[in-house]
Amino acid sequence: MELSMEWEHKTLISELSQGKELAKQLSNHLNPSSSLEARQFLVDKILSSYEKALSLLNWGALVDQQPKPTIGTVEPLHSFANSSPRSEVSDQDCKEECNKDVYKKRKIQPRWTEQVKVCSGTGLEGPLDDGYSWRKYGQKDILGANFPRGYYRCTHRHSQGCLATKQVQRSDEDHSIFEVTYRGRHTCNQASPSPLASPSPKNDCSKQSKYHRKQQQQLQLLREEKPKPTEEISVNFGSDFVQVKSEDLGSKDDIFPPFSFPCTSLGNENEENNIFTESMMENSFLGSFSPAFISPATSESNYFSMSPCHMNSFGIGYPNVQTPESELTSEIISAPTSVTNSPIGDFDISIDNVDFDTTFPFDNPDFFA
DNA sequence: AAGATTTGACCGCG
DNA sequence: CGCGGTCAAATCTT
Repeated sequence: MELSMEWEHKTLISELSQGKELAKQLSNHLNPSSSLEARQFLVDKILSSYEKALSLLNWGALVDQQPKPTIGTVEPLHSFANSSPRSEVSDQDCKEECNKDVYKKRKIQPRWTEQVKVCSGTGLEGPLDDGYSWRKYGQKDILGANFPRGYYRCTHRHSQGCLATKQVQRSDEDHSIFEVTYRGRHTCNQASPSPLASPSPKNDCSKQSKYHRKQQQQLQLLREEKPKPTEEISVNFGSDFVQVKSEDLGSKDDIFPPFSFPCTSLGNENEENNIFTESMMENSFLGSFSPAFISPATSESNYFSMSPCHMNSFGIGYPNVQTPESELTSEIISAPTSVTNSPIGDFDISIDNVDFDTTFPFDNPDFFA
């Protein structure tokens, strides 16, 4: 708790300092020769920093408030002091109080589900990588479900107070579908280097064998536990694309619009290369980015088709806000497998939620491809 | 040794 | 009281 406060304080200072620094940079870009892109980027970064700082300051007070229903605003959803129902608290009274807060908070935290369908020719399927590093903290058999549900929280929960969690459960109906429920948004700065800076996505896709092994193990667990389905899950579609069915648990207006990414790197490399790669989207950039794709126009069933290489990031996205009490309307979003749907158009909408590095390679063709 | 996962136990909500 | 969510000790992995 004290550590959390300390971290909060440091983060606050860091964000404010960053804002100041960025403002300086922006002033240097006020000359006509500077690109609009660069200026816009700096503005967004500054806004992001200040919003983050403000949210830190408001954290405690805002626990009972509804999330703000706008894209691109930082939601003050978490309180470090209450990061866990039971741990990190020694005093019993405080324990109980904190527990209540936790549940309150749990209610107001944004929550959204994605149904991730993995159709891999390799037999390796899984929605387990979305670009953030998760740490499993539990697994539970769910009543009526054939497969256990895995509980994950952000690896940086303790180090950075990031309270994002997710639940992963294999669908009963279609075993190739994983329902991933995200809760809370990432407030952490992912420590790992941004893959976006990498010159070639191929590298990103191919250097993840270790990671994939790990993921495979996790999948194995989710898939094996309840042996009821004797049918093998290996839905082998012989293709490398992945469909993502997205479900927004909250506002019906906030549906992921169709979009797709190309994957230029998968090819027929060995099977370990054929599932999600962390590196592609490791940075929180695209993670927070995906909500930007939200299109109010999309209300019917849709499918995302995206390459395994890119789809990791998909889940991290932060769907515009939703009230916790709102009904879940499962809406499936679809998109043709075309690679022409560039997200760039919506880019600026959510950028202020993003923690990407100022060195983000805007000129990297791989990113906007 | 540090970090991640597993898994039985615990707890609050409905 | 059952269920879902979380904790935390034990265990495994790197």
